Amino acid sequence: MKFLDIGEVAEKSGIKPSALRYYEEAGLISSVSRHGLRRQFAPEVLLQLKLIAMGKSAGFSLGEIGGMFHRDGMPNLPRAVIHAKADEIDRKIRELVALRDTLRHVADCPAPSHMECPTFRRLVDMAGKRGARRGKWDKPKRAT
Amino acid sequence: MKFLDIGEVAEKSGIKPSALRYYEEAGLISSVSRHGLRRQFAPEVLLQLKLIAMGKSAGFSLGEIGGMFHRDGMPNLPRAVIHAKADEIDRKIRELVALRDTLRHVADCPAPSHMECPTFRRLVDMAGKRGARRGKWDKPKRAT
DNA sequence: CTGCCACTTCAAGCCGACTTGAGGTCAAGC
DNA sequence: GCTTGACCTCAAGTCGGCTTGAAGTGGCAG
Repeated sequence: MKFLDIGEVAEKSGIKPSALRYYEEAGLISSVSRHGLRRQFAPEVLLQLKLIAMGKSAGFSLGEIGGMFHRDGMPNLPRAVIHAKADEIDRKIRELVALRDTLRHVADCPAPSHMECPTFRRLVDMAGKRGARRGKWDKPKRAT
Repeated sequence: MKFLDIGEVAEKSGIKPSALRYYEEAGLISSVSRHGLRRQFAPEVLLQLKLIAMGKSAGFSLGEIGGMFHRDGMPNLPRAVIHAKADEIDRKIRELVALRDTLRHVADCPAPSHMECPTFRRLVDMAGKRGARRGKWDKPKRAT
């Protein structure tokens, strides 16, 4: 079986060796063995690193990402917890959509004061529903 | 006109006064005047803070957020730049969707090794198109 | 006029996420 | 068998994003 040296992983993933060691120490990834001193990584680690990059870009901390995908790449967490994470991401998606639409709106709407523009306010309000912890606002849809 | 004390802004926004001062220093918000020493904020600042919170949650740095919404809450940037930001957010949304679907998949798919599951790999690949800033990793050197 | 107390500034401290540097190891090529 | 160089460890440094603490200010109630 062909394993990867940390340098190869770095090259293929775009993540520096120092960061990879840091991730390993943090329990996000793990090397499968050693060749002398050198860590050997299974090729799957590249997939895990992509997942980690996605989580980071989404604004999750390494701790949170570690909570989603355990060191072997897969969550051994209860399904309910995973679904809760997925729901959290759904909320972020809604925020991002609102943010994107807000940006596009202000780029195109020539109103002097956007703060008074109802379209603008509605956009900003969109993501606010349930944005705080434990919202009391009843959201009729929790589909998917 | 009714202005807000920093304490009121903190209470209504859920952001600590120290952070609000920090944001002001960073040019993300601005107080409209002083009452004695005390900063007075226009109520609009609450909307701006929501925007800032959205950006933060989306994984943008304060600097990037400042680049989207200038200190008066509105971008004075060229439309093209704003649209570029919106496109960047679109990319993040796609990543988040893939991440969410991946999580939901691994929560429900009882396969022993997800790394071999084609559904899983496809999901992970979805967002991967040009995810990193400096993408040196998409050189097809040698497969595994 | 006197306190009170929420505010102020400024400097230092803290945490997360790495990076950097010094000094050490070891397998492979000459 | 010696050199090379990619790896190793561990400690310290850096940067962003705040928080904390000390020392000061000033509007307002009593």
